[in-house]
Amino acid sequence: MSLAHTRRKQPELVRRAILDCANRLIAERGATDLSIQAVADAAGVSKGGVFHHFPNRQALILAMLQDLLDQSDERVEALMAADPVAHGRFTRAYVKLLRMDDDPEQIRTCTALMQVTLFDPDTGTLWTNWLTDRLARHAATDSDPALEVIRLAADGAWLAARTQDTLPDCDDPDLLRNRLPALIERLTAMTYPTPG
Amino acid sequence: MSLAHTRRKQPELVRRAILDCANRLIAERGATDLSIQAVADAAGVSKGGVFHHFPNRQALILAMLQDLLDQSDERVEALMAADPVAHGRFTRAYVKLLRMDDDPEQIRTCTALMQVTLFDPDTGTLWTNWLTDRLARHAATDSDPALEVIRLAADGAWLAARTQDTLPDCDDPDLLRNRLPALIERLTAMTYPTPG
DNA sequence: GCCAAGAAACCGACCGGGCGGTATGTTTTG
DNA sequence: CAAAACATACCGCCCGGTCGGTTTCTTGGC
Repeated sequence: MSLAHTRRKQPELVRRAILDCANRLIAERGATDLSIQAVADAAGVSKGGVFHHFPNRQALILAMLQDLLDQSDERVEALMAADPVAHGRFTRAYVKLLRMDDDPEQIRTCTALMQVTLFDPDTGTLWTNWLTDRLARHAATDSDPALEVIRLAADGAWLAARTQDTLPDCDDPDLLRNRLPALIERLTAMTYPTPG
Repeated sequence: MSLAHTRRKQPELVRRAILDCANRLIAERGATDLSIQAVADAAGVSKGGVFHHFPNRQALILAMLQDLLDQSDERVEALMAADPVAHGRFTRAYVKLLRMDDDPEQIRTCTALMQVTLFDPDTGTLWTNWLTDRLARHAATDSDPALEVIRLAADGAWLAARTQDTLPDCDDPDLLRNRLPALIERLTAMTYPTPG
């Protein structure tokens, strides 16, 4: 706003609004149901306006995923910087990452993007490359096969929890969704070389 | 066929053909893209014919999932019956289950159904109930928290492998997809009380 | 054994609507 | 005044679902 006098309209603000609204929408009904018209309505622009910022539907979705990966990167970097122990440093950050700042909307958005990834090579490539790059970067501290099992367990816990939170509210304490914080603690503890 | 003389036409055969074709179709492009017309064409019936056997699209998808769960049940029962060790018996069967008889089509079908489960309470309930029922049934042998981590790791491995096999063919031996058999061995070995 | 009758199985045309995408016009901005 | 930033109207397509008709089978009375 303060710098807006030297810019065009606020195209980048509109672009952000589109992305944010699209994120909200796919968090509710999944990414495969996302329609451009719905995004346009939610963002207060016309359908043509959306297509002005994103050449097609696929580009919009890829942009959303890229956003998510960038945010994840920041989170991981911050978590790793605050971790004094070398061994398993990245794995611990990765495990903690699945809490997504406990923001339900961000969690569902991530779920929605995973939904399209399961059958779309483009998003799949983006996602896979992100992880393999980081694994290669932190090979010195996180290449232990036991750590891989822990990361996979984190993925599995995430998947199970996400499957469960579509269910009608049930507060069964045995339900994995409700045990997730404890499970994160358990997995984190398993990453240390000589666990206490 | 032998008993067919006392039955109507072959409605149950048509029903099976519809289910099989639908399974093939969702294995290719995902369950969210499934159209009734495509199913009808593939099964050699009309659209009305499909709607005669299934009241709506959702019912068809639920029937496919129920089919998958029934098959999984048989597999698990067989695997458990052949396992002499009590502790972790169900968990071992569960881990082996994710190979899906190494049938790529069945694997993709399962992936497609998971895709809808992420945002649909009906299928989510079906899936969750299946697992919780079996966990309750085998609580005596498989309630160890360490075994839960293993099952979750199996889920995570499955998810990762599924994400990767949309990728254009790459035979990178580091890719989890190509290490899945070894990983299954590793997880299986971890289920025994005093691992060798 | 036969035949009417009714139910089940299935076909095919149709409907309203929403979809992704385009093409063109209008406003805003540098 | 040119180009960017939008709005508006429109196109063709396909979707899930409905409905009435036609064929095929089962049943039951005689």
